[in-house]
Amino acid sequence: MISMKLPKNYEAGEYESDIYALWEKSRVFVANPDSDKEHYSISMPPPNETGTLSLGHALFITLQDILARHARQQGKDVLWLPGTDHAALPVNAIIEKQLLDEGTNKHEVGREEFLRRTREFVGNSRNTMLSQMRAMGASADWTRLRYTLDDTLNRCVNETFVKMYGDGLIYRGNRIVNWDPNLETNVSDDEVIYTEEKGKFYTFKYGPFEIGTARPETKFGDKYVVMHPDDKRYAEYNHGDTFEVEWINGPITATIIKDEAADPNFGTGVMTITPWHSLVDFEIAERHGLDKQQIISFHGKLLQIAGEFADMPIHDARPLIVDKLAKKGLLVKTDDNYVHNVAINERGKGVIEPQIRLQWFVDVNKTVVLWKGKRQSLKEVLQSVIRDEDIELIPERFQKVYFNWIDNLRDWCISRQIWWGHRIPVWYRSDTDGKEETYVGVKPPTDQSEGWHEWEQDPDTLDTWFSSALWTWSTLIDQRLAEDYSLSLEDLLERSPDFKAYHPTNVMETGWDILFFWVARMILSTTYVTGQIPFKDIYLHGMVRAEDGKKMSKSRPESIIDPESIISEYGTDALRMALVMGVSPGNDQNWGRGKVAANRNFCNKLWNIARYIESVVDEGSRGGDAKPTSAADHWITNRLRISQEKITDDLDKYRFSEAYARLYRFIWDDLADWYIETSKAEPNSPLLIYLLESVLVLAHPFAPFVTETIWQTLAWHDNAVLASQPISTIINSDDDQARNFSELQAIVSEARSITKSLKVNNVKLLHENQPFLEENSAIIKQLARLQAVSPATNTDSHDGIYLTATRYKCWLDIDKAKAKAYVREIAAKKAIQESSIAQLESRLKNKNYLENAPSAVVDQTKQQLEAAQDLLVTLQAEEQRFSTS
RNA sequence: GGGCGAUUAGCUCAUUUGGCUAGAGCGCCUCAUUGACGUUGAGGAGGUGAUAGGUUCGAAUCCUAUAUCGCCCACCA
Repeated sequence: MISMKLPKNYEAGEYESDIYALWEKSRVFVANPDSDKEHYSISMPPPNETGTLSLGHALFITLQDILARHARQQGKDVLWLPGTDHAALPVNAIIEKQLLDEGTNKHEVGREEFLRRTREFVGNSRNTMLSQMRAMGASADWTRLRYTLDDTLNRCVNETFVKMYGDGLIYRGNRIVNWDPNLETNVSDDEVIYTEEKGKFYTFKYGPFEIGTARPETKFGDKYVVMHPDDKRYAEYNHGDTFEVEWINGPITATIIKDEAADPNFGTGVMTITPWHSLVDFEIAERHGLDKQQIISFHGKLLQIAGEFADMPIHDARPLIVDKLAKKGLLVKTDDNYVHNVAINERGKGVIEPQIRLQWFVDVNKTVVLWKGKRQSLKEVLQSVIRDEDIELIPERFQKVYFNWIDNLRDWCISRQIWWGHRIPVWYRSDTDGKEETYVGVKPPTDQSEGWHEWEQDPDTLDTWFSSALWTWSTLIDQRLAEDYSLSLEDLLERSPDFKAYHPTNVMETGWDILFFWVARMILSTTYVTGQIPFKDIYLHGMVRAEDGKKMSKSRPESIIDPESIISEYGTDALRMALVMGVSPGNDQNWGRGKVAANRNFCNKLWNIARYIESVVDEGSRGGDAKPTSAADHWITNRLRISQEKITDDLDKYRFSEAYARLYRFIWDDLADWYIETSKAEPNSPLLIYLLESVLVLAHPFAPFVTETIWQTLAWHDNAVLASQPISTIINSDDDQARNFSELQAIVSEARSITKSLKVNNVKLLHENQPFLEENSAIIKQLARLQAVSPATNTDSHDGIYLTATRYKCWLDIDKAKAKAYVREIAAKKAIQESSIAQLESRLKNKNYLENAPSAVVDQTKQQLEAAQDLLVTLQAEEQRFSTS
């Protein structure tokens, strides 16, 4: 025995950071676009720089890392490009909160100071997150780390904006937007969430009508009363009729509007409209060319039109206004149990107040995009790439969700009134007469004309998703080339080696929750700018939820599981495998610590397999020719081949959980519990070494740290890291020999089962001079923990319990009195066989079955029947033997 | 209101385009050994696949309804 280099238990924490440093030093994660190998690339979804990694991040890092490491093992040149996201809105919210806590605000500190603080904050977050990604074992190419706000990306953003503007895809207009008065910005439709709230619903008298509202504070300027054109109750009123009405602050002139947007079945069927603060009302006003008046300021307070209520926050004003109307005798009734949805900004949680603002939009319906030789709208391109299967979506059912989203897609509002982000590349100036000019360009305008004021850049920034939409290709542009503004965007793409080698990327692996925010928008921008799809496959994983099925949320700190605490307690590999075990595309998983311990144990199992093999193989066997000789050798070699093929196939199809389950069973059941136990009788050293190395490679994508630690500790290959090893070459095995081992397994299992149930030990297995059993007697004896396996002699009893699972005639030498207890089990087995025979027979009697089922299935049934009948005969004989004796 | 998903062992979940006796981890019961591993080994119990119909030679899988839970989209003044 050689000296043990591996300690008894695997203590992950002692090795992980050294192992990661080793990988980085070896540069195995660095991609090489000049390589002759097949290129394989994944863009890492850049996590928001808002703090620390969550279990959700841990999941995507694990899945992508498995894909990346597996691709390397298949001999591909792999680029897994990492990055982080500046996360405009969430970061803004955090900084504004910080300022508020300090008793100041962004206007007081100014844009420069605000941005300085923000940079400091995201810088700290970024460092934390990058080190956490490394701790997860991410085999990303850190030499190509990108950031959504870096200079190259900024140029790409500007180029894209200018190109779209030139094509008329970007326009500026007054539209209703979702205004957040707290953050003083608008947010996109997708960022608005609705929560149900119980409130009051008021009915007021409005001239001859009764109108309902939940928001009396918006009603000051309401001078249009709308009803459905077909509503018979109001047939006497004509579109355009005017009348005088006594209202909140005195009499006003109202106008009748007939519009189909009014629902005759809701309330009285009559409503007044507030076009400035409601999308539906805005659309009605647009259709009929009506006036629009702002009632509520951008800070959420009432304007001068509210008279005595001006400057009041809307919440304070509401009851007072109702009070006033009631005193005027205009309040008809109040419903206290009115349930309605309140719009909230998902980031920052401010209540949304629809407002009309001058904003920048992307037109999704204009047919100017050249795609596959045809002019199409952005919307049509989005639809066609999925419909035509240019991009495969996994799981497929998300196609429906995707198409449904696109069908309802409106123009994308891309401007934000926050400071942290890519500034809109538009400049304005006016001359002394008040004439205005607009400049849209990649770089600021430099000309300074007489009589004009200086150019001023649009104060707004772009929606974060506008920049992250460019992620797959902007990150592949050569950063030095990008500094050269004499090159066009097309030139940059054409001359960037990474773009040529790695785009389109192979797969976008991300959560289903950002399918619309991000994935769809990457498709939109990438097809438009580069003429390529951004990725060939989309794999959507589910959310990691708390064990009770609820979201892990900051409001319930006890629900949050921090990956770091799991790593320090159980090790990274255990965490990774716990995340993969049982995961399926698009489905959320409820996640508890229970799974982690099991996988920590699995790491330890692997560790001890290595420890054992190291202890038995002799020095000389290294580099020896691994060849199967025994039945067990052939069987395990055969199992390895099958496992390796299936795992590769599973991973190619993104069946992570299946691949892992297969690996787990192969290592624990086949290798450890059967093969190694068997090999204790007579170890085949070169084969053991081959098996260990193959298994380390196979397990490496799932458990990179423990496998590499073993590899390095054994140090069988100087200067080589496991992370760069290709998948093992298969050695040939003999199928008949492999089947022989299955026969041995059956004998061992049954012998174990019988001795166990009869609580006997030190039993002999006797046989009628069977050479096969004689050859393998040592193995059978050891595995089944028998006293001996030997041919029966004349003096031996033939009354023991015969094994029924094997074709070899053999029996356990157990005395009659004890053996009798086994009759019940035989009877039970017999009953099972009888019923299955009946079932199989009736199936085979069925003409339809014989005609319709594939012949392979029918043959299988016939074989099953035969086997069951054979077994039944044996069992009957056994039963007979016991009953007559 | 429109759509999507889930419902499988006590718990958490798989089951790869319909076909062997529906599997795994944890938990549970019994036993073993401590010479790779107690973070172990062996044996075992436990499922009418939510319910009711249908299609099919054959259904957890496809279809239709129902129930419960979850999610997405739209949003009504």
